[in-house]
Amino acid sequence: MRKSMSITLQDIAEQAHVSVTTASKVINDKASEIRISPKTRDLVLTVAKRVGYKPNPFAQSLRTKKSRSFGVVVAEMRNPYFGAIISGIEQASIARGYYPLISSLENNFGEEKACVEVHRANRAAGILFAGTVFRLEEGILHQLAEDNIPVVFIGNKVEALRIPYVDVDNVKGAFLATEHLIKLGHRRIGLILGPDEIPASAKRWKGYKRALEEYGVQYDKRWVEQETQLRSDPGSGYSAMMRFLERDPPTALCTFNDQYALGAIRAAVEKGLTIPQDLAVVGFDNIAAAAYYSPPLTTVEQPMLEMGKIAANMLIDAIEGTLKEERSFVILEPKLIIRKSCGAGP
Amino acid sequence: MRKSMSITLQDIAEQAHVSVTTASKVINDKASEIRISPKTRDLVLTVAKRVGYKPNPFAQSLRTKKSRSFGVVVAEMRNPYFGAIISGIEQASIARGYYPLISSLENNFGEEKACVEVHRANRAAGILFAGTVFRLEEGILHQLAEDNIPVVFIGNKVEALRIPYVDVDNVKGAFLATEHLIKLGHRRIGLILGPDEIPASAKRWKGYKRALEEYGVQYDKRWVEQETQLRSDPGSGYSAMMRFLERDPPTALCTFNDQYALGAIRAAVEKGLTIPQDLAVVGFDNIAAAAYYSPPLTTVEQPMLEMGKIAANMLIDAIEGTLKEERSFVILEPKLIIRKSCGAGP
DNA sequence: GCTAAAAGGTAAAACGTTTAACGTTTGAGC
DNA sequence: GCTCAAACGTTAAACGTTTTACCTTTTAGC
Repeated sequence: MRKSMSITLQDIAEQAHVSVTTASKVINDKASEIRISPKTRDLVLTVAKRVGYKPNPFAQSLRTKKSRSFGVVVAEMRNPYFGAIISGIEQASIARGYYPLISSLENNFGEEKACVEVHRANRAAGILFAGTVFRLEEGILHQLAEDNIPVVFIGNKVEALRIPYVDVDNVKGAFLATEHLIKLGHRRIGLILGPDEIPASAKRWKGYKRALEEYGVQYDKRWVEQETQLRSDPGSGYSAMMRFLERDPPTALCTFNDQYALGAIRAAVEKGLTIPQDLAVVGFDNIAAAAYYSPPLTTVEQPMLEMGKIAANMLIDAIEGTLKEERSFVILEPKLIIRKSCGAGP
Repeated sequence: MRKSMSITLQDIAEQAHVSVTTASKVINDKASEIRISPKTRDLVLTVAKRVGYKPNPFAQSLRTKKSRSFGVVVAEMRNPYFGAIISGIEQASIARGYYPLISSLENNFGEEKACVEVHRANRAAGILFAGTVFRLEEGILHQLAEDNIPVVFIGNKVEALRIPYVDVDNVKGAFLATEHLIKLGHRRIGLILGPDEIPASAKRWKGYKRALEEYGVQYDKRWVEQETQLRSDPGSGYSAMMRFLERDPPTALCTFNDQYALGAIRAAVEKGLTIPQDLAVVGFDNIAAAAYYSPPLTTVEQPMLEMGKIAANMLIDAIEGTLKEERSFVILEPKLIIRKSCGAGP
């Protein structure tokens, strides 16, 4: 008597009085060259349903040498930005019968290699990187390419190699934020950037400068503060803002993300400033909490869930060998969400 | 010529001039009944290292009928509370050679069944539930028990069944928060609870009542607001607080979690109240952002990373059949973190 | 020197699939 | 009535491990 053992093709075959091969063919519905009569087909399917057959993924993967899992390497799980992205990845991949193995660096950048090792040991069919920093670019990525393991980046295009990515238009996002502040009359607009290692920093800077230029506002490096720490929490925004406050503070501020904005606001309030009267603030990302900050945060929305879904679909396409070059580089539109923190919102 | 195919025991065996069996034995280091000479042992290990052997987990699982992955079902990925827990789970399980398959309900409670189905199809060796709600308790959990798939709960003990769990002491946490507010002189202390389906709600309520009683403060049901929506975002705190404000608002407030607190603070500020002068607020969880709220949030800390690690270790022990009854029910200590939002902090 | 057991190792089967190669039956064409 | 395909299936091997059962060579005991 089989006790809580799983049902196999063998069981189906016996009960339907056909061979295991036939059962396999029916289950996999090789519609192309099938050569199975409708009668046996139905029979097998009925039996399969009745006994609740679930293919054994280990046997499948062993035999076909194809894995249905892929790795996801993310910078920091606690960050709602990555949470939303992972959520998108998960939804899209489950829908296609894949499952993501998620590993987080927790900001120990440099651990990428170890993470990738784990994924490789688990026979991940591909790897998705979100918010990671590739100092070791050559090494790891090259090796993956060589071994035919596709890679997709989220929010972090690697310029050197032609690796598929999905990102938001960072230049435009920063442009929108800056433009908005300029239109509200600000001329002394601060910019708090993330560390250099994050490619988005340079792009946001570019968008900021472009807006100033377009509206004839003088660019001045002293209005730009950059965080050097890689971790992306409110503390970064806080300390950067403090540096501004010790000098000659701006009247408006673009921050690298909503968490930075929270920290920056905190610093400003501590020094007796009022938001938005003394300092208008714009964030980036539009995480769920942003609408409830005091005051509610004006911010540039990134479609994080969407990015996760697109990236997962791209990676799976790549794994299955159907990813087309022209669909490999996706840039999504950011959107300015106006709330009270800039002085203009409802 | 093998092109980017993985190294197998066969390869090692050939190069070391031993049989596959021997290679396998050495690699798995069956120290007990091994019967392999140190010489061959070293030889095999050397070869294995040289060729970079990585066992094929599919073959291993197929043969041993043991899976090294387990499912994690979480209520909401975007929530930093769950993010931290997942992070803990991941660290602990990677360390023990297991990998978690994470799936999120995104607050579609009732989807538990579908999630569990996916995990079962992937042959998860166990399942970890965090923040999920078991209306369907009987069905799913029973089935899992029957099929010998261990389950562990995080932050959500199911009273009916003796299922291992790890949780923070919710009664004590709420007690600490309430006590703190009482000691600061408050008598009209509001309580915003999560929905009934979340067991923590009832426990926090109990701790709140216990503190009032102990300090001789009259308990009054009108100071208790409960959210009915399951999603746990700032909006819940916001609307609950609004209901207080339309009546006769309390002078102090205990909230269900830090996100609720953010929403509640927003609502109060919108109505012209100042925190903490007009309303002292205490949160729960101590997520990273809480220290940067305006004002910084006094809150009850939960050791989320720790909870994730402990739960993962418990589940893995259960999978391996070594989980002892006396280590199956873990309650961790909460800790009051005093900041400015209650009027007492630094 | 003989036997028994220990030591060191191997062959082969099994796990549940997929797939290449091969049978058998049926029916059509003439 | 024969031949040839097509139609419908099947057999058996393979994927990379682990494990059971077995085999050979030492070594120990006397």
